[in-house]
Amino acid sequence: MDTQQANDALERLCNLLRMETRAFGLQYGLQPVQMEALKYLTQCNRYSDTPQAVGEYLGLTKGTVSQSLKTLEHKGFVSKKPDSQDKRLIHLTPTVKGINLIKKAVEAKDLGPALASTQSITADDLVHILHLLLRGIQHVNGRKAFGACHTCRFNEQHALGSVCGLTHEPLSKQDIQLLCREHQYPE
Amino acid sequence: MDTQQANDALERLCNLLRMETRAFGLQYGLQPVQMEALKYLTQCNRYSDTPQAVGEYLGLTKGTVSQSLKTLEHKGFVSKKPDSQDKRLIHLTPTVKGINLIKKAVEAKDLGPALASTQSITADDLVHILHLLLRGIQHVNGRKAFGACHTCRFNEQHALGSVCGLTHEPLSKQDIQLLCREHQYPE
DNA sequence: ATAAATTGTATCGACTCGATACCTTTTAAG
DNA sequence: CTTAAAAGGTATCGAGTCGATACAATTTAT
Repeated sequence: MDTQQANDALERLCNLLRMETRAFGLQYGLQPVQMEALKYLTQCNRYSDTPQAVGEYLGLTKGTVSQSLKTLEHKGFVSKKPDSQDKRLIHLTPTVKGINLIKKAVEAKDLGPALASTQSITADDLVHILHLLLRGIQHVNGRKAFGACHTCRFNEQHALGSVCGLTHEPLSKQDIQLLCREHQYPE
Repeated sequence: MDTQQANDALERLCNLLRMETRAFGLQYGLQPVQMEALKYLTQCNRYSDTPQAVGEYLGLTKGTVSQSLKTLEHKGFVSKKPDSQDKRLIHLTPTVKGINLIKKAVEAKDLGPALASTQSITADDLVHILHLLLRGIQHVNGRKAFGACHTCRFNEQHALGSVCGLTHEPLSKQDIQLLCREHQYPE
């Protein structure tokens, strides 16, 4: 079947994106992994901004991630704050410097021009198909989805707004757009 | 616009694929880069099986690639052969062991199950869209396309079969399915 | 109250990667 | 035809990644 062609194209796409990420990060002395960790930290919610969660997101062990985070902190892209309840936890917050860097990176990698030159395919089409594929792959390989709360089966719609069914905490409109390590799609 | 959502989804997809590649390669003591280089060598044509071409494909310098190829050779996945005309060139050929490994890897990463669970999208749809996107990206960032000869503007259809307009050599039916470092899409 | 699990860090060894230098061979220039 | 420049490969160095292991601190389960 043609699933192999699809896989080949996807791999090539990944190689190209990784080249761009590497080239961009090199200008600021950051490795691809560090760029990806920083990007994640700008997108995740308050339950998912720990070293452990970063490791799960990137598929790396906590020990490995710990080092990359140390250099990210040392270079001033991320700051660490201990959790008020659980003294084992460390919350990672991108600094202004870190947020600006990711903004630049996102602009530099904008797919707009590439999509414009294809004409027949819109960004919405692509997003729809990629999300389907993403969900399919995660369903098959059993890894955590890291989706946003508004697509999570634990997200409950109450009169006053959204509430997380796991923590029973209210979620703001911004919250439900963020990635969560406990995310699960509905059945 | 939603091009950013598309980019995010694509990045997540890349992270997941890289995790799988890493986990698979780990079983055989191979790094992700080595897996990718070996995969490429099973797909490229006789003009594109050199260390330099591997470097261009993966976006790495020749010095970097040289080391990865050395370990691939040392572990028996690749064999080196000097070129008969140009004494500077080295041709890289995957061994039987190497070919079998890539076969296993391709089977392990088959998108079939993931696509089956999505229902509404077929492999053909996906291939079509990914190829459009691939071409768009390569057009924008100016990197080499590494497409197959049958989509190349240098490929000429003669009475007896295909001929490469650059080398003026005849190309078999197998040849025109392989990736070439000189590939260029038609205007 | 004690054991087990969880979170994060530190260290070690193998490997990646860019940069630089170097060698050989081919090609271009004169 | 000679010489300079360009191209392909390799070797080496330093910074960084990554898995594995060990360890400390805290939380949870028993």
